[in-house]
Amino acid sequence: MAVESFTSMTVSDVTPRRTSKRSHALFEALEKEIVLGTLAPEQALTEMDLAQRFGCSQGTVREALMRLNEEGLVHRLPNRGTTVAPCQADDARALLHVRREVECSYLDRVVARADAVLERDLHDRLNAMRNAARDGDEYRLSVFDRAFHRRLFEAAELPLVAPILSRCLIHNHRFKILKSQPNRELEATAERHVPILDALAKRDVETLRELLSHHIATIVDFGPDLSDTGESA
Amino acid sequence: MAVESFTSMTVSDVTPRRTSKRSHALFEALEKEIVLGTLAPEQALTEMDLAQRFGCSQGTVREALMRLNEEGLVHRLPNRGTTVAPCQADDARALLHVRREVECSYLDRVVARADAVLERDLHDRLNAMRNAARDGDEYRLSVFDRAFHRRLFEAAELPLVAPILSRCLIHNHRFKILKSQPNRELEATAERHVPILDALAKRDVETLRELLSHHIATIVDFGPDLSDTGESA
DNA sequence: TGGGGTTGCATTATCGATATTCATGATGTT
DNA sequence: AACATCATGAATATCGATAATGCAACCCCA
Repeated sequence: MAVESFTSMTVSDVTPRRTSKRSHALFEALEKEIVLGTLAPEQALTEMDLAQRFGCSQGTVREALMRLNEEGLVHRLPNRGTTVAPCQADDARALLHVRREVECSYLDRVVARADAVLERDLHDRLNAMRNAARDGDEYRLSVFDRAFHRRLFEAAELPLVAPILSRCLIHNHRFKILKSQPNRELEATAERHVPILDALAKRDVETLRELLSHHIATIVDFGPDLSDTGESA
Repeated sequence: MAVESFTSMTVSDVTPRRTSKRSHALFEALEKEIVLGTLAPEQALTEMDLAQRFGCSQGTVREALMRLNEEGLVHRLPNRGTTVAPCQADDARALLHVRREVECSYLDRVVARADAVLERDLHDRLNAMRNAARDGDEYRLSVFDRAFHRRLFEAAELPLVAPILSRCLIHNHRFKILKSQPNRELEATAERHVPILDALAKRDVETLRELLSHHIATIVDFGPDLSDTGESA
């Protein structure tokens, strides 16, 4: 997905397909439906229904559901079925707080390890965001937005922390899409990443930290503010 | 597992068995071997080998491996096998930092929702820790230690954040057990939780926060200190 | 000798069928 | 009427076999 990714980068290119195509496709489809609210919070899902709907076997559905469970998008109870996860403001605010802590605390490591490959990958994702914005596809924009931030943090080389960031990202976006008005400023959302890339190019840790912290704090409007740690919802 | 749990609480009682017995037993067995280092970091695991070793089918092994992957204890590559996760000091330090942030930031919520059931559950876990300590079983002690902290955070009612804490806890303990000398002060480790229970009984948020922060900061000795956010390893 | 296609092997991914589990509601007892 | 017990049905959990995948060694030919 290297050189030509400017025009051809797809969602599947950027969501690592840990498992082969069928269950992975299902995973992506369900992830999208949950984030967009097509599948409402608390809705019950049964493996057999999904198997019929997607034309695959129950075990394949199970694998997709287990990966959604891993991301916290569904909740599985033994022998009792799977339900779409709730989407509470308290949780979303706390996850945003964790996200800011994680993304901003290790930028010295990121900058120390930054190279041309990282910058190229981030540019690719930025362009993918621009394309999605041009097409008016808010969901696809969010996919590449997450990919951008994941790729940036990847440079910190903290593989055991990265999945925590992934979790925060997906739930941030889910909350934003589910609870806000449709975003009418998609292009602006994409361009918001440009200063981050600039600061990275200059290897300026402090500016990068400030930009990212602000970037994250202004993603969702929770009404009051999010400098406190949880209450007041 | 209520009243009589003082004497009879088992590991399975406290690790929620999301899936029925077989894959869950496998999950617990492998988790133990990885945390104890019986299965060394980077070691390759194949589904068929494990299936033979545990006398179950490949699909059952797969489910256990997916849950271990969820915890970050193994790394799965499509069609290429599963390896035991590495155990780097940088990661461990970062996870400890996240853990402190998560556990200490929402204690107002915990205290606001604390009740007799919570206190009883925590006492049960403390006693289970004492029993494990008396038996000289460091691993079992760590299992109930994690259960204690998970149960405490559960009271904050942030279900989407709780899995992040779980992840931090397991890796904290893995690093501690894998990289330190065997703990010769098991009883003391269990008793370290008593002041936390006391502060909770008094509904004293501030003391609780200080105790927990110190408790967490002194779990593992990283040599330098951990008030910084990542570098200097 | 060295490059490029091909085959073989180890492993995971998927399937279809069967076993197990758990909540629920019916049934009978006091 | 309250309660325990037992059938029932819907769902997941497990199994054994087969398909698909990807790597590496091999072979063939210039």
